[in-house]
Amino acid sequence: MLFRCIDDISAVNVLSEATKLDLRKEAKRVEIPSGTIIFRPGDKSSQFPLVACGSIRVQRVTENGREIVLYRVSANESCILTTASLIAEEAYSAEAIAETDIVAYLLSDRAFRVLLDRHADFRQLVFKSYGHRISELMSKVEEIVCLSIDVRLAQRLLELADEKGLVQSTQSALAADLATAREVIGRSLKTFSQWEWVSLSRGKIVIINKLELQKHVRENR
Amino acid sequence: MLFRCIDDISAVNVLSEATKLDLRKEAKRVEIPSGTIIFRPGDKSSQFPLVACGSIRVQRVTENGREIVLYRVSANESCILTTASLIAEEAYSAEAIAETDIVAYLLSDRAFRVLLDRHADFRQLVFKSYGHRISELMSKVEEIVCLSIDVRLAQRLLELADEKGLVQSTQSALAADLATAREVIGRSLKTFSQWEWVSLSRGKIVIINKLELQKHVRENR
DNA sequence: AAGCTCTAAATGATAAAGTCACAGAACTAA
DNA sequence: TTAGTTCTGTGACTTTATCATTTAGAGCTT
Repeated sequence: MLFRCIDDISAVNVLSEATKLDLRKEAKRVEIPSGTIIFRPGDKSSQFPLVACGSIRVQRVTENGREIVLYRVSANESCILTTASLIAEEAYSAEAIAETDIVAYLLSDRAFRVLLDRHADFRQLVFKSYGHRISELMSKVEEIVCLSIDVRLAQRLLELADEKGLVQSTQSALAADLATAREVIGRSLKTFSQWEWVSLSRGKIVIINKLELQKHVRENR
Repeated sequence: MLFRCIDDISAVNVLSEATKLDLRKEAKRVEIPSGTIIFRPGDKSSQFPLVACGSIRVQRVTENGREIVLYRVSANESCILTTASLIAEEAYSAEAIAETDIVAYLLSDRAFRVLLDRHADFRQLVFKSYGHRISELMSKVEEIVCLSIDVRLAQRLLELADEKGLVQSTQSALAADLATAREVIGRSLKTFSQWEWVSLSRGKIVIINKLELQKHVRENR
């Protein structure tokens, strides 16, 4: 997929012609290289982003330097925090980093408001995005509180693995994802590797017994 | 404050005359007694509530019966989850309980959509409410992960106390608030009471050294 | 007032998770 | 090759969470 036009975003494609017309006129296509810091705590938003492809990580960094991933913005999604900031005219309280190369479409503050005023289907899109995020955050709270880390880790590994079972991630990154400490992830991975569910090396984990991992998640959720 | 009219909600009072006119026409005043279950997981929303006074607790109950308070809807606020459900037409994943007697104004599904379509200031109100909730949920995640329970407990006690330092709450309720176990709260309260920061009895806690509690929060946040 | 019932609170024993400090291993670039 | 950086491993210890029971308080009944 090349994403030459905003219509290539499937969430946009289903909108009415009138909305698409305005979007095409107003949205600016941008490419953001992996690793770019998109916003920092305290920044004020002035653009509304709609992601065509790639993934943006939104996280909080605590005073003692610990990172906690709050959510990710992927293809077809808009960044709720930016939106919230745009509308409520408040500053961000989190930071966003491009996890992969990104193709996104930006609307200016003004254009965003105009579209919101004019098109019910566009409003619906934005509201849905909000609702989705809220229920995601609520699930996050519940998972942190209720599930043991080994179950959450197994879950996350299964999500991240490609067809061959390869997970390209460091233990620190997994720890930030699951809002825990690196050492905890390290120890949990060690027991998984002792049970021969995974094999470990620097910067990657390979799942060698997917079935057992899945079973572990099922039985302890 | 008697709340005879929707204009008595200060968040509504600042809206334009045109918006208020529609609100007055469409909104239905309801009184909900304390303890009422307003919605359960799986319910579908069909009304948009705006709270004039009182407090609604929105929580998740896990399979093993543990309660986790996600947020509260108080005076001047609308319930984001209801809104999300209304717009995205998804079912609730949490439950809501009236913590006090409530006066609220309800808009039907249809009226809510009409107001959203017609009035930019009403949209702004709803969006702001969303943004507020999201940043609250993000803070919740951060607090659960980063702060020790004694600091979080001290914080919460200070929030709940009346002028005389009285906190009317059970240990279980505090535990649900802080997303932890009742025993943990009990033990933490016990050390507070040994340090003579609080005095304990069934169903209530009295703060007897507010300054030290505040200091504890400040120094360990 | 004594007995009963319900819910709240206390507590001891363990297990799980998080913190701290440091060491070694694997990549990277000069 | 070497120096610097990032990632990983681990031991010792503290804090939280869980489980099983017990104790205490408050309201009701007779």
